[in-house]
Amino acid sequence: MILSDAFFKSATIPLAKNLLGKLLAHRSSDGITIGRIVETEAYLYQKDPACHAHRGMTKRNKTMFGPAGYSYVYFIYGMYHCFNVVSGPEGVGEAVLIRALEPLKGVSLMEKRRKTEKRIQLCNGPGKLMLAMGMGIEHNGLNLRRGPVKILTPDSLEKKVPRFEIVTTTRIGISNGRDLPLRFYIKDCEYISKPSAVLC
DNA sequence: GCTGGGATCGCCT
DNA sequence: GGCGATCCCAGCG
Repeated sequence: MILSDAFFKSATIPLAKNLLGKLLAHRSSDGITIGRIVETEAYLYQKDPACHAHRGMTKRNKTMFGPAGYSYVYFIYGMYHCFNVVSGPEGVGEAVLIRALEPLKGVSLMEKRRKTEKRIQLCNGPGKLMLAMGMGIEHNGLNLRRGPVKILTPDSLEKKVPRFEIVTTTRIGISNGRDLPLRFYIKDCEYISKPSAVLC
């Protein structure tokens, strides 16, 4: 059900892979929405110029330097938010960006929030999933074991959890660090944001 | 104090 | 495939 402290304390790259297949759940006043995590990216402290924490702690990125298992949400391009799971030891700024979800529960609420009924397009991008889940900057710095935003094991919803293979590629939408193999997604999953990227 | 750019998206051609 | 929307922050002066 709820993931252990140790799960979040693993190194960032294994955590990015282990988050695939897990559930992201949000309980809001409008209702509960849950999606399966199908695409992630790792952002590392060292040798990763694309990481927000690369140049040290600032007001914006300070939750990245907190303990693992908390959320790091930031505002981007003047209109969207992105959701990360803080990883690594306290004092080290690393995180896993959640890039896409497969909608599982509260789909009609997601459709209402996204103003579309195309299921594949509800959560297939970091900005889209924030809108569909009804999350924003107010969900920065939350403990993901306690809610209202939680990460759960898939057996919370399904008895039979499908096995899957993981595909590794370069990350989307960055210039510095573009060649690093730090994006991971579930093979053959139709809910990922973009299939194209350099396979690794 | 200003300025440039950004882990995006949807609509346009 | 290209572009505009739209705003916070980091970096520089």
